[in-house]
Amino acid sequence: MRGSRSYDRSVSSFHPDRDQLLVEHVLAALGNPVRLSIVRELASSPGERTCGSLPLEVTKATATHHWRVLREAGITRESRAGRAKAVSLRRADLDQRFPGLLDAVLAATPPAREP
Amino acid sequence: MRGSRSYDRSVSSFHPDRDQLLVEHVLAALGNPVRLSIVRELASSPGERTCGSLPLEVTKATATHHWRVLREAGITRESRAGRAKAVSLRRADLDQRFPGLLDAVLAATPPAREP
DNA sequence: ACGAAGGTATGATGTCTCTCATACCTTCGT
DNA sequence: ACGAAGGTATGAGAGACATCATACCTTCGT
Repeated sequence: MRGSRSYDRSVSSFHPDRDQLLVEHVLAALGNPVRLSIVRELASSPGERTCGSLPLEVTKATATHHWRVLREAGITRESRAGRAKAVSLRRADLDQRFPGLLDAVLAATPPAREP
Repeated sequence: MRGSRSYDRSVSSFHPDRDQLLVEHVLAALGNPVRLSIVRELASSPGERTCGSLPLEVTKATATHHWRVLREAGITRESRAGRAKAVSLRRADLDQRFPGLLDAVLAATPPAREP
């Protein structure tokens, strides 16, 4: 009857295993301003976020592309929540696999303005 | 006579100031296997290295391209040493600007092989 | 002054990335 | 069953990137 499992009916989208993450892929995925801003946003509030709640300056289709890159690099996890998609940072996996990396990236400040 | 200054006659190649480094550029530059291997190699031995002493599986022209990307992202510093080029990691600059980032990247291990 | 060593510049080529518009699919509410 | 909301798929275009071959430039040694 299809109401027995109310949630997360396996989106059939690929998520790499924690132990298979490649630092090159993670770095390349983070090395893009749009994706970095998504990651910062996810990090700023705990738990899941629906994709629609993330401020984005690109179209829906482009956003889908960036979410995919983050997911396939192992940086985010996606699941379905009703008709929305929920995204969350794979913080524990990243911290275990690449200790300090995410924290260092999140701590990075913009360049100093010269007076 | 041209022998008065024996060294480093300013290669006229651009090096960004420490305070102007952008984490996006650094991450993107590190997010490439060839460049990451260069950085690992530089980190493994202190001080400068001549470019020729770095093991590379690409042609000279391609190597020049990668050195440039690393330099322009602020990851390496280049100077001339005779007819060779010396490259070094800007470790102090990176550590000050993005504390922990380089260490985390260098500490990253390859993915586990599943048995 | 010559030649070799070590890099750089240029241009070509193929691939990947980012972006969008459009059309579609799913799920929820009614 | 319908329509709206929220994403995805596909295809196209512009630009960036990685790679190479070739030709060139500098510096050192002789």
